[in-house]
Amino acid sequence: MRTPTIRDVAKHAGVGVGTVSRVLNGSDQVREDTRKRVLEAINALGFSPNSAARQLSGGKTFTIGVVSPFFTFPSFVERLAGIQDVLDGTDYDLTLYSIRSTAQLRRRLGALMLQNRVDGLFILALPISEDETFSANPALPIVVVDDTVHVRRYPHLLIDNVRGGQMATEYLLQHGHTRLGFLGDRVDESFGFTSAQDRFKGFQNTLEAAGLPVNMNWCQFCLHGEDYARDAARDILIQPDRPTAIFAAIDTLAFGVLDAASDLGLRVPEDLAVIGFDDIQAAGFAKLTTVRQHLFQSGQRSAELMLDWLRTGHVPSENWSTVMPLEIVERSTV
Amino acid sequence: MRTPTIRDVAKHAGVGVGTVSRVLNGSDQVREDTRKRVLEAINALGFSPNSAARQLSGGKTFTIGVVSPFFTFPSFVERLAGIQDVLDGTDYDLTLYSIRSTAQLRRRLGALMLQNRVDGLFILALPISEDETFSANPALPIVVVDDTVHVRRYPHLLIDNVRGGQMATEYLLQHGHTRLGFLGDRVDESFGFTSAQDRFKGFQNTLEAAGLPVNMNWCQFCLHGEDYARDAARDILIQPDRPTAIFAAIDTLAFGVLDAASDLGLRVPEDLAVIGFDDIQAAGFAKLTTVRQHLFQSGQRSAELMLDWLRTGHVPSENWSTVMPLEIVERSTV
DNA sequence: CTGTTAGCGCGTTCAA
DNA sequence: TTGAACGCGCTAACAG
Repeated sequence: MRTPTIRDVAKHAGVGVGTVSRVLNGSDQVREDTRKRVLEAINALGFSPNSAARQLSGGKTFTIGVVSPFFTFPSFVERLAGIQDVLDGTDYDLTLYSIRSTAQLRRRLGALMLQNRVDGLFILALPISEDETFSANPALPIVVVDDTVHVRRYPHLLIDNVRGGQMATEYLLQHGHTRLGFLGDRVDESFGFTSAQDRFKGFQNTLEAAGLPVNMNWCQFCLHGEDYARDAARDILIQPDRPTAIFAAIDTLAFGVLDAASDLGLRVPEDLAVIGFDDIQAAGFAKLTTVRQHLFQSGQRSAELMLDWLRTGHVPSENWSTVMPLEIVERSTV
Repeated sequence: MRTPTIRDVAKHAGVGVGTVSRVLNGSDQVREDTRKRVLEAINALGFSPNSAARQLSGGKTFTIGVVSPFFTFPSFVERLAGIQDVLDGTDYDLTLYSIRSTAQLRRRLGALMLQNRVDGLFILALPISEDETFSANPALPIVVVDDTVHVRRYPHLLIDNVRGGQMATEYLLQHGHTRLGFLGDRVDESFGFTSAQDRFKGFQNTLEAAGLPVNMNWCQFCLHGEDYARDAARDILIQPDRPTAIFAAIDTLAFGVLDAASDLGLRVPEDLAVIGFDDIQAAGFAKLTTVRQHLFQSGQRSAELMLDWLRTGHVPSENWSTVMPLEIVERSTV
């Protein structure tokens, strides 16, 4: 037996399909007893409106997409959780689009903009060409999180990476360190991430402001991953003339630094201080001192922006460009 | 200007809509030059088929849902990544349904079974009533991962938790420990997780087989979360008569044990050995010795089962019930 | 090989 | 207040 359609319900209730539709969509233009009769028919038949048909005639899909690289990176997951958290209370489904290359990004976006698969899109930390997306479909709501390129047309949330780099560096200086190293990531360049670069800039600025030299032998940019970080950190630390503190631009890299320190028999923080960036959950496990960015909250905020846009039908003017706060979390590696 | 439809393309190319549909769907029943003409029209107009319409007429949604609790838990994320990894090469989208309570689970599944929003469903570690789902829609492909209830109607992947508990315990015994503690989780009971219980069973069995007593003062079941685990572990460890090793049934709990040990000035593994379960990525960071279950791979395998089902149209008979392997990962906490 | 036509299930007129 | 009819954009079946 086929799954029942609105027509079956209408027949069963002895009314027209229009009436059933009205009941379904909560119109008040239906007499109470008619409504009841329809509701009963719906129940009796176990009817549930077909989503595709609804989409087709209504023009809405009730799904929102998240376009994100490396969605398994803790920082992305935590943001995703924030998004999910607020969408959970709505009718919107969340669909994941994982991106591995800029070519894939372009293809994906191109298709998504036109196919009407989603009512809106979150774009996480990816270099979109907003002119392209906008001209492809100016009506599609997009919220950009952690923009790697400067975005003008879409509301977006971001952090001040340079400032974050400063904070970490200043914290190290305050703790008496003057010999500072840096470890950043060099993700598959194509994505053009600049966050590590910016944090490094903050690092440099602060040292210079303090009249300290930036020793490039103590600075490395490695591939993303704990093992790479461990090797890179090792290279820094085996030098006879080594730094007493390292700022790792990402928590996962900081773990690599901790590994290397342990490999070399260096005590943390006595022999080597380490500060990370992000404050992912694992940072708590490892008692890593780090710069916290509020990942979960940024997910929530961006979802609220999206819902606003979807509800009102026009892009939110408030919080157009939100800079999320940063703060030092003191644990035991500095 | 409206987004172009298949009809516009047909007109532009001077052919019928049927022909356009055929080239869209890669039928070989089209002369080469006609195909080329259509393709050109498609390009010229920037046409892309509307997904809802395609769903409605074709009866397929090209999206697969993942129904999962706590999707931010590392173990779920890693499995999800495995699923995503194989789906990425296909036309299927992945939609996330996060579940917080059994009531929500029932509602969600009820709707999902009927609304035709998805072509298939992964159900992760959730106690479904397969009679209900099956009678609601016997045709919907479902793959169950980590079933908490015994599943008969659907293909499923699981691990042998009792065996895993044995392995961990034996490993501890082999390393000379005879005073063993246990820490498991007691998740919001409603979900009826039994994995910690089963691992505990393995723990008990092994001790008994070795002629060792199970000291219940050394065994605790706490809420899920590092902080709870830390407190629980502390309670175990402050006893004058404390165990020399603890088996934590989940890696995240093991981190709590490590915290507690560190709080109490106990050296690991000299004063206290700790072994976890899962081998999530953070376990590497923390150098936690643990029982590895292949989370990513189990995601991949389940996705392959799903695709098989979707492609052939009938439930896969091979690997109907797959027991994933377990292994000890030796690091430095035992 | 290709054009035409009939649904797919629902929302939305437009009359009644 | 309600029923009937049309259209959303596409696929599939059927002629030609």
